[in-house]
Amino acid sequence: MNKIKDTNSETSILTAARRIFQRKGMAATRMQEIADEAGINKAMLHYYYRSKQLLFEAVFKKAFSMLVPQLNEIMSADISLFEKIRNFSHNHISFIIKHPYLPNFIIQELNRNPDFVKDLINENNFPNISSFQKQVNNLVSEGIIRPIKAEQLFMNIVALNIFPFIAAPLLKGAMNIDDKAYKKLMEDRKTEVADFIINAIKI
Amino acid sequence: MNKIKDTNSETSILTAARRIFQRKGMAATRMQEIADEAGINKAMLHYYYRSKQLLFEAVFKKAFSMLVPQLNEIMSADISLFEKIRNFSHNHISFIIKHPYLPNFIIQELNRNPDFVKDLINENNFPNISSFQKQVNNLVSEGIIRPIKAEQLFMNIVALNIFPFIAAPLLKGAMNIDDKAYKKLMEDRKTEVADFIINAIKI
DNA sequence: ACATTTGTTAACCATTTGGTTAAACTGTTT
DNA sequence: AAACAGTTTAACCAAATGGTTAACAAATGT
Repeated sequence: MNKIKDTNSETSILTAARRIFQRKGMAATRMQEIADEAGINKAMLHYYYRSKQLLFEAVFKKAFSMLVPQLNEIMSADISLFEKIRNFSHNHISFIIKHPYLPNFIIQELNRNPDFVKDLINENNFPNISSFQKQVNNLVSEGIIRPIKAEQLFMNIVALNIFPFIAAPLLKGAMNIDDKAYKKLMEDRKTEVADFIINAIKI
Repeated sequence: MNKIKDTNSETSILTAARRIFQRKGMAATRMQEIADEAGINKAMLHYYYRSKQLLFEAVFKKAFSMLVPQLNEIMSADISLFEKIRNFSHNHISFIIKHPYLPNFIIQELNRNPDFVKDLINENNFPNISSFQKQVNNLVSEGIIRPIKAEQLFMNIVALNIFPFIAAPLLKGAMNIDDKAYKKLMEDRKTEVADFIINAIKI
């Protein structure tokens, strides 16, 4: 069978499911729509994934594991705080530009079902900010950056990077700009956000 | 009838619908559940609001008109930029603490149906940042704040204020803290956020 | 009092939807 | 070529769901 099955059903289902789930959310997604998107019979979805819930979880966990470890990696890296902030902003925004539905999808479904977080903490590599925390506390006590709680700084970094993608429709409306101009703003943010944060904490 | 009908069906439906819609979103909400929450017969929902879609729109527009004009008022006020930032952060966070489901609800449904924005722009008082824009540009050219595009600053202000509420489950998990500690963090943000922003732009 | 409008309910309906079944097809093994 | 296991499909099913109907109750006007 060497090559013939380049696109097997199982993965094409997962791809189709990802697209629909991420655009519409769990509740608004129809199994038939996923089947159509994958170009196969609806029964196949159940053959491979048993139920809508399990298919959804497969999609969600994959999405989660794409987004979060990145965050972890940079936050725990052995580099200066300012470098971390620059790296993270640049990498993360670049990544999300390629996967614009991801953050909203994750946040949305986590809000809908907060208990999901517990499962993810147990089995998956969940973000861990302890190394980041130490670093911030040290810099504060050394007087290199302004006094700030690591938690607040962490939230600020994540908020500034992710929120403009989640709230895109609202922000586009409020600023009265089109998609192209908005994309340009996002490009600029790859460096703007880091500058903003560093200015805010640098003494 | 003077007082007897203190809680009439029409408004109790709207209240119940708001609670369920905001928690679960349009697609996951069942009309029966709204009826149960309101303590009345399901047919009444249709008697007063014709369809699920129209009931949803009634709820959505009311929610939107609670959140956005506030933003407008402060952004267009005749006060200094730093005051605006302090006022906005304080008022907005206080408000959202009382209505934690609101921002997520609005952003979610706007993502699901971006065309909705056009309707809102036409009929409702949509945020308008032109006054804010002028103010920022003046302060930049006068050398009082660092060079920054008004759009970027606007996004940053909104992001820092709103995001921690939208992403609460994720952030709680990442920082490994409970509800009480999280609430404390949010309280602190009423002033922290403004300080952070002002430090970032002050020369 | 009586008619009329407004509000409310239980029962019902058509459609949608997640899920199942049984048969057919495909490739592999013997 | 027959047996076999894995894959795919069309047809089907029961439950859920948004919405309707027709009868009934409560106000309201005359």
